Amino acid sequence: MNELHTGHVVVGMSGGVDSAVAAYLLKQQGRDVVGVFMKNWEEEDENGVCTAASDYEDVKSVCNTIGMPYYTVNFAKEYRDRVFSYFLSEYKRGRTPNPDVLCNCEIKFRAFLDFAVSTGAGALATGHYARLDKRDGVKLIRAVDAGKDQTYFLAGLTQAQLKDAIFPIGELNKSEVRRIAREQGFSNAAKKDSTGICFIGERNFKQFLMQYLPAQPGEMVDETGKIIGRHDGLMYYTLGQRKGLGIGGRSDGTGESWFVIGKDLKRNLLIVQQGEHDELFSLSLDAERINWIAGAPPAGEFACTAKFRYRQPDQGVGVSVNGQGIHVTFDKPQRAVTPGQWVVLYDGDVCLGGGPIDVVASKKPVLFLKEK
RNA sequence: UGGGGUGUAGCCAAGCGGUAAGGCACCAGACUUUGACUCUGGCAUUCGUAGGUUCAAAUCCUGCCACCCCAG
Repeated sequence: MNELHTGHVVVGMSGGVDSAVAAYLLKQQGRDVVGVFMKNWEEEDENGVCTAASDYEDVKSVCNTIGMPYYTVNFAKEYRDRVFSYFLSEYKRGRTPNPDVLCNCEIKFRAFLDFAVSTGAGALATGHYARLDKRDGVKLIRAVDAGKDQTYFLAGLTQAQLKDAIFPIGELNKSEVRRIAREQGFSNAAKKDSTGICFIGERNFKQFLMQYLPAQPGEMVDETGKIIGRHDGLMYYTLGQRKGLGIGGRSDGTGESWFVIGKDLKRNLLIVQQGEHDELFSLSLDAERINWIAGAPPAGEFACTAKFRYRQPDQGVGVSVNGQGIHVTFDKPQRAVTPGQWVVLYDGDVCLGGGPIDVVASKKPVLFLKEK
């Protein structure tokens, strides 16, 4: 136990209940807490609303209730340069990135952490649902509230980034967090949980992407190559997607829904299939760059569990390490494992780390597909 | 312009005298700090059209229109 108790604790406050209660709990422990609100996105949403203003009002209100100082910082440039540019470049490659994982690596636990350190802070706290075990190095542990666990989003962090991090609500259930917020009379006690891309918020995703990535319409074909319809641009769709294809009521069909099963970037084809079949499922994946939270993989080859997307139940897998990357074989075929999304590994409740998925081996490959 | 067939919501499609199934798509909501998936709800006072028969028709009859097929 060597947690710093010197200096103040900077608490990243979003305006939501989680970070509010996190700050409150630290204050109760006698820590010298300072609330800092980050504004990292300057644009209004499609309705002309900028939620950052009202979020900051909640931060002010809560900090006043707790009796702690608060400030605001702006990392919009860093966010654009380090997260959003990557986000767009991934979509251009036909992949489906997870900006929030990167946001934690580059913004919250880099730009923001650097800022906190520069103020003389001894620790950085956030309202993440996750736990840390600092007895021997730092281990990232799942939250007590399994339904809210956010270790998936933190899997890209390193020992250095986690060393002075504090996640005060990792031991609590969401309902307890809400109860504390109500008891303390926080203005945001009943505020709806935020969703959508962190700092950007809920959007009509296709419209949002269209602002940055020009439409390149093409044909939609089925797994045999038969033309089914038109698509608006490959980057607007992701594997396993059903909504937005607009395919309905073919006399030669089965009556089932249609799903995206692949993208042919060379020929600008979106490959779709009626019903969910082997083409949509995969048996293994390769990820070229894995962050091991411990600093190194536990072994060259091992069995563990994994998630291929947030809020997916853990899946049994076998992992073999290849240099910086891994090859992961699935105990059971997995639906719509998607390049660009993160594979995150767990040993029980310990998050081992993860990285973006690069190659997926389909249970039944589409023969004419040319991915690059 | 001889014969046959079909016209039900954006699409596919039940119903064949008793007062419009279902599916796909779409929309909304729920879920959700990525994108998806999923779940729930909504979605034809009206059945190509104009008349007729009947207590009652999308269902029977007639005219017209449209499309399809065969024969020319």
